[in-house]
Amino acid sequence: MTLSEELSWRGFVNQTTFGDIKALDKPLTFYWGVDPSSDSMTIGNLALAMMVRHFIDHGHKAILLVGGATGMIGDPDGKNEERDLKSLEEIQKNKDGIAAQYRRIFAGQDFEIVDNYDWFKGLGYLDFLREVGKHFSMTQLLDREFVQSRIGKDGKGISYAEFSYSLIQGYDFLHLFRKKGATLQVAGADQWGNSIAGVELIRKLEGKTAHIWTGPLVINTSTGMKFGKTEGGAVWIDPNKTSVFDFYQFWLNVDDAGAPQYLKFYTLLSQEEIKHLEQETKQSPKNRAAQKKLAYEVTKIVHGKAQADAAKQATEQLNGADTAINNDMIPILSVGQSDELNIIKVLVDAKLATGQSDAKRLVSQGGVRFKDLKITDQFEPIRGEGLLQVGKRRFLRIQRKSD
RNA sequence: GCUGGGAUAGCGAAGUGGUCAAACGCAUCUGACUGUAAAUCAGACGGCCUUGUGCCUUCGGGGGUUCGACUCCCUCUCCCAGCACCA
Repeated sequence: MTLSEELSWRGFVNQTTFGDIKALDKPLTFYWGVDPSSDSMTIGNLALAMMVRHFIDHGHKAILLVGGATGMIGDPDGKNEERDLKSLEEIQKNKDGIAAQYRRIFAGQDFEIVDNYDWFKGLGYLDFLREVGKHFSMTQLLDREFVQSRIGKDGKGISYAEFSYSLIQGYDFLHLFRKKGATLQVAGADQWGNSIAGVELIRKLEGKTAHIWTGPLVINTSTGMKFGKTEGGAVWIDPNKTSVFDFYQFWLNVDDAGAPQYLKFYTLLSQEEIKHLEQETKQSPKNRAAQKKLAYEVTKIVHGKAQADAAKQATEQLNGADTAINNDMIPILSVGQSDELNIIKVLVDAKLATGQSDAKRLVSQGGVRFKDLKITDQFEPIRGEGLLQVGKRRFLRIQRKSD
């Protein structure tokens, strides 16, 4: 199957400068970047990463960019107000985090990591204005949709720095075109405007045609909202921000309607396999075949097979009312043999509640269970060991030390 | 720089001297129903405890008036609009 066919059936086609997407079927050099606004990608970035994987698998040369320079400014697109600048230390930490995740997700594949700070740090302001700024029309820059929404009566304002963001990104493309022969930028749907700036620069300065390929914004099909938001905020790739178990659970809980599409985006399963899972889910939805496969596959890609197996096992054991979980997917609280525990304190310490008020609220609303028994009295001490459950899917194992 | 408008909980948005921890909507959490789904319904949603017509901290920052301020006055910061400046 060619790349254009692969991207088509998986639904990765959004907007592109290619007249005919078959142009993708002969290998070229492309780049994709993640903004270091955090030290981890979210599953929003992951969808694009999976798209990039298909490019690499079909023989395209990948340049993966960490936006050290762009991160210093902050992408204003899609934001409704000016953002605080990040410290250099924070950007460095974020860059390191993103680069590490590139290496993990694309392990075994051929790619090169670059940082746009490397070519911006030596570039003077005047040089930049002369070489890049001169080629941008103020009218066009002002006409951009997000600029219009930020200025004017109901806008929250925009600084010159953020306003200029797309010039920086545009220059990235020019630079990578010149130095690395990149003729294609792959990006998320929201990056079209920023990306096109690069295409124009290349046309004006080099007289060459470069291209853009944007992937779709993944939405939750049942709510129409951006996909990947959950109780704790975003779903992160970093297991310290979203535990492997929570990550697995997130996928396990996606809605039926969206599951087939998520399989196409987030796994490397074949068209036949996905079609089969879709059928199975339609026939007996309660088996959640698509969700189970999805959860396992995505967890495997992001966290490795061992972790995926462990998350799957823990989930099965929980479901079978077997509290003797024998892996470390569920956090453990180890206490003395005869300690009497205060449930409120346990919930707060284990971060299962945001504070004491929240913990008490959970108990009074019947959201806390110990060994399958609802805890109704916040003062009742906890004795013995077993599984503590908060809400539907948050758990803590309480164990006694044998002293 | 001048004139006018604005800043309220995660977001949006009421409130214009006391009944305000602050309406309402969204988001979120819990429960019920289910299939660990969706939809629906119910409750919660600043913090703390001795759970009470309880205490503490909040309505951009600081100060003041008042028995009492989210509400009035002064001042600072930031945003928006128009004007001026750049021309």
